[in-house]
Amino acid sequence: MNTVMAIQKVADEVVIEKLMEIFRSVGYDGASMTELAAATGVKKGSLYHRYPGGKQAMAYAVLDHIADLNNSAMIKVFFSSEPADDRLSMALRSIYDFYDGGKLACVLRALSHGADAGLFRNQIAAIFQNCVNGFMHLAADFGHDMNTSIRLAESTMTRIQGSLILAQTFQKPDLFQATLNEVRVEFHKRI
Amino acid sequence: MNTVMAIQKVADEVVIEKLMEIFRSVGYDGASMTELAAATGVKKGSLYHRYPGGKQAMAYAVLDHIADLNNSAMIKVFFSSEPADDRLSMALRSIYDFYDGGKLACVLRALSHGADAGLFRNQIAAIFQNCVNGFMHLAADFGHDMNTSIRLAESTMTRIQGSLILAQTFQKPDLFQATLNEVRVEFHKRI
DNA sequence: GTCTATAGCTAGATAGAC
DNA sequence: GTCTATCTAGCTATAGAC
Repeated sequence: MNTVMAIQKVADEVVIEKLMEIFRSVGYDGASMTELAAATGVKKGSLYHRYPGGKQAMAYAVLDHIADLNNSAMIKVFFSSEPADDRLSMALRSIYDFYDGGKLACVLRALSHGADAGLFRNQIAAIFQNCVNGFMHLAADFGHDMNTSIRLAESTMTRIQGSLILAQTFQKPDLFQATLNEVRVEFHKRI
Repeated sequence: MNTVMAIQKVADEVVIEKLMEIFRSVGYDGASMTELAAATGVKKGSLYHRYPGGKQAMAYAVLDHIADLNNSAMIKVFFSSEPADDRLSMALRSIYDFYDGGKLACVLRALSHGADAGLFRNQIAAIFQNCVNGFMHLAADFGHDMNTSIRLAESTMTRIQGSLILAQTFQKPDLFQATLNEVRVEFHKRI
């Protein structure tokens, strides 16, 4: 081909990150194409070229991106040969960082409300499930029995999500950090 | 006065309940005036007569309504002379009912996202704080020391909110019920 | 692949008759 | 206090030049 394509000015990954940022802070319905275009630095028309499915496709892409990030993190928790305690620390650390210490809302939660929320539920559930599975295996590595591991994993996800809500409504990120510490303690409790 | 006012066709309380229902299921930005009018059975023009402040005013009214409900429930937890254990059961029971056993999302959470979310944060925080205070006093009545009571109260709210999220994304209301049970156990743990 | 311009529609909100 | 009719602004999405 000797056709010269116009250069992509903003990398796909950068666009995704910006889209995620907006969806996270104002939700799906709250995010307008105008705002998304402004935030990404990509004009509306170009955004539609990248995501022919429009806003929905952008949300899907963001969720795919998060699923990838999540998988990478979870693979470390699963298959690393490091001690279970170190892997727990890594997992909690990456969660801590992902939410900027409790200052950021959860994109998954932001996308789980709204008129078209049903469209994203399966993707969101899959990511949550992936996390639950990771924590479950980790709990087993800590020596907990299966039922305890399941309950502990679900409880961990429950507390993370819940504490993010409280941390943001009270504007006290500490509540998030405190919850992560409590989770840590729970894992170490003897059976 | 001999002026005859036109009759109010739908009671204010009924309207509030319907508004709450819509905000809860689709969020603030996701709720259109057309939808709100249809759900309440009150035409747009009439809705604006009742709430001159428009959609924002409706959200405020819903939050005020919830604050009232919450206060009534909390007063029972505070000032009733019944045993602490019975009051805990009452509190958990009313929470269970309010969320229809985990099948309903939390309106407060639904209103805490979106472009104008900041407008509602103080009202939402006040309601959450009211709950935390109630559970804190209750924990004290259970014999827990102050620090434990605070942590337990915050942890309770954290778990309730978090488990609602998981219950809805996984469409497993049981997770909510299970969490309420766990909370109950925590309160009974000896110091 | 970039962009501008605009179509087509629905949003929230208002005016005014009854 | 009810309603219908309507306004304007903003929305998502598209068309087509470069």
